[in-house]
Order: sequence, then C-alpha cells, then structure tokens
Amino acid sequence: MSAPFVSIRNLQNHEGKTVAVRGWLYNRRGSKKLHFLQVRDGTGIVQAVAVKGDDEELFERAGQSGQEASVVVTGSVKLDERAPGGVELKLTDFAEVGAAHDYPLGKKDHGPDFLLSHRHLWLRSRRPTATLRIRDTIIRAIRNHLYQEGFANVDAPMFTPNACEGTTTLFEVDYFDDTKAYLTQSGQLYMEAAALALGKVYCFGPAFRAEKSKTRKHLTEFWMLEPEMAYASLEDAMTLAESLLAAVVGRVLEENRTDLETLERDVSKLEAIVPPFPRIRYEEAAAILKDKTGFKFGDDFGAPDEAAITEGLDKPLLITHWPHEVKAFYMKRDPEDDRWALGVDVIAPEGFGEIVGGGERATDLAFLDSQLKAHDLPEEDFRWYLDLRRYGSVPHAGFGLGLERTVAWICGLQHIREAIPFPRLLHRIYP
RNA sequence: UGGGAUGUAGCCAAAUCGGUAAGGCGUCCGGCUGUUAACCGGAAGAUUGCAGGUUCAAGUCCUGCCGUCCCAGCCA
Repeated sequence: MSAPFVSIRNLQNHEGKTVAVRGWLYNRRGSKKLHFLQVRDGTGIVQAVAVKGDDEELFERAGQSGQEASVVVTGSVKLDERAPGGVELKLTDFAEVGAAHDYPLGKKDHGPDFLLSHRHLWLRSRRPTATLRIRDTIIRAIRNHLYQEGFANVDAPMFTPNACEGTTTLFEVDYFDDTKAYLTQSGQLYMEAAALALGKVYCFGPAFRAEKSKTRKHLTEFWMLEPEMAYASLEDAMTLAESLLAAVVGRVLEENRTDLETLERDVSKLEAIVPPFPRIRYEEAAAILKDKTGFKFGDDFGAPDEAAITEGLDKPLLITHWPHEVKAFYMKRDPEDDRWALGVDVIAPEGFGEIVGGGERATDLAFLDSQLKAHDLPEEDFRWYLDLRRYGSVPHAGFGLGLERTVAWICGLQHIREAIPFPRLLHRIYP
C-alpha cells in the first residue's frame, strides 16, 4: 500500500505516519552522507532527510535532482527542532516526476528586470507565493463580506463603446468591420444600472488604463472591486468601505500569519486597522498641507500631498467633499454648497496612497445632461445612462477599490507589480 | 511625457586621480553525519549595453542611440 498524499501545511497532523508529499525541489543541502531536500508544494516548505547508511540506492537517487525538479518524497513525519518549521520527513522513498537543470533563478540577488522577465518561474519563490496566497484571501474576504451585506455580484462588460468617465486614455480594439471598441476602465456606470435592478450590487473584474504611467502605484491592467447601492448616500458608501477594509485585513490576519512573516510585514500595523477610520473634508486636508508641499488649493492631491496628509496616522483616512472640478462628471454636488462634490477617497496609511475612490452619484437628469456637455462627452453613448435618471432615479452611491493597491498595502509591498500574478506595465507585457 | 540615476560572466556586484577587469551566488571537481540563502578547498566562465570620439592608455572622460530603475503627472 502506498503512502497517502499530504499537503505540507497539514504535515504536523500526521506525526509518526508515513506520508508522501508531491511538490518541487526548492533547495538541496548536505554532504556525502546526508541530504536535506527542501520540498515546496504551494502550501509550505518541508525538508526531507536522507541518510546514506539507511538505503544506499535511495540516497544516491535523492541526491540527483536539480533545483525545481518536480518530486514525490515519501517518509515518516518527525517533529524536530532542528528542522525549519519544526517538521521534517525521514525519507523512505523518492521519485522524480520531471527533471530540472540549470534553473534560472538563484537563491539570492536578483534585480527587478530579471525577476519580471522570469515571472512565470519567480511565482514559485517564497515572496510571490506568500503574496498570492494573501491576494486570494483578500478576494475571498471581499466577496464574503459583500455577500453577508446582501450584495449580488453582477459583472460588467469588458468591451465598451465609449469612455466610461471620459477622462483617461483607453485601449482601443477592432470590433468587427468598421467599429471600434474600448477595453473598460471601470464598470461603475453599468453597476448603477444593475443597482436599480437588484439594490446592492458589485462587479469585480479587470480594468484597463492606457495612461503611460510609470510609478509603483500603477498597472495598465488591474482588478477593481466596484460596489454600488441604490437608496444610498455618501455616508453609506463610507461605512461600507470602512467595514470592508476592516474585514479584509482581519481575515488576512487570521489566515495568513506565516505569509505575512515571510513578507516581513509589521503585523502590528495591520492590527491597528479597526473602525472607525478618521474622516476629514478636502478643506481640512488642504489646511494640513499649508506651507508644506507646494499644494495649490483646488487641485487634486498628488502623491507627496497624500503622504503629508496621512503622516502619523495608523488607519486609512477618508477624505470627502472635493472641489467638483477634480472629480468625475457623475458626482453629486453637495446640496449645502455647490462647490463640493460628494466624493470620498480612502488613503491607506504608511504612504501606500489611494486605494478607494467613490461617492454619491448625481440623480438629476438635467444636471447630468449639462455635465456631459461640459465634459464634451458624446451624448448618444450615454443615452442609456441618462435613462437611469429618467425612469425611477434614486439616490445611490458606491466606490471602486483597487485590488492590487490593497494587496500592496496589506503585504507591505514597495511596488504594485508584485501584487498581481502577471503585471502589465508600460513596457512590459511578457511573460 | 518631464526630471534623476544606471548598464561590468547565467545572476548579484567591486574597481581611488584614466594605468590594463575584486568578491559572492549558481555550475563542474573534491571534502564534511544536522544543514537552515549550510560550510571548506579547487576549476571553468567577461569584446565592461551598442556606435563613434579624446588619449601612449578608457569599465572610468565626451557625443549619439538602446535598455532598465527611481521620482512626478494621470488614477484604483
């Protein structure tokens, strides 16, 4: 009878038993008489120990495989203080499934260009696997939280006939014969339609921006969560963003301690993410910047401005009531002061910057019509959108949350390119 | 797109005032019975991004091109 297959994550539950681990050879150390085979399987890393005297033939075979060869190691599970992770396998059988020679990635010292060019292999390393496991937890926590809050998932189209917001640059694609289509930069307008059908909805998919950004906070393809709620206000959107972020961070703290450790993330910074989050108006934020960054009142906040505003804060900061000039055409104006748009940005602490942007949407048909004209947007493309105000318009609000920025923040990543499996950047579309 | 850096072996990286290419990882050979990115000894591996220029002499100085990184704008 062959040994049962066990995930490395669950090994400590099988002490004394003989089990098999299916994985890849992460590293091999040892001497003429002793091999330490470090095997990874996606759930963890364990070392298998082979002693020459025990079984000469097995010892010989086990010493042949190169780094990242796929292997099945069988052995008895031992708790041993000397083993990394405290558990190891005493090798009783070894099989190489697929050989690997001259694996390109070493165990240390690589530059970002080299690593990104080998992203398909880099994915196997400790940092990427830890990051991707946390990304998975974050996605799951988001969907769970929204499900519990009564949201329905309604996906938006990727091909769109126009610029959703009419601001940023779009990727253009041929759409049969002589029609052009664009890759979506946001599903929000479609979510507004869906919210008027289902009440509380969200979409969670890729978004595309053709801006030639070259910063550590931008990708040309990224994933965005966009909840939208009918009969809701700016306040409701803020409450949701706050509870969602707290739930997500809490879930990662529950499920990914080891991964956070691998990433050397300061966990105390995440444990501080407990509601309520501070809320200030644009005017107050601007006052903080006075004589600090050269910021001009009325402008949007730049990266240095955000850093200065959030300096010393240990929670995300919600900034509301923006000059309507810096926000999108569909933003509702503050009924008490027409200068302000009822928008909210959420700025993550520790300098990670904006992770959420949203607010309350304009409901008045005539107002939106004038906004389209003022922003020079083609009315025929937005006819359907105006219909939403023509037939049973209600107050509604929502926001967009950048998944990779959230992952980068929670994981403590210096660059957003590590927060997505295969980053698409200005000059990088391979692999 | 603008500003600033940078390009040396498969990878990381040093080289003073211009003086004739360190070291480490990996690979190969040898050693080690508990390693933790193991360690010790030995070997192979470089038209110093490309094209020109200055000089007795250029990795080093100059010009152009290319690549990459960082910062900014745009935003999630």
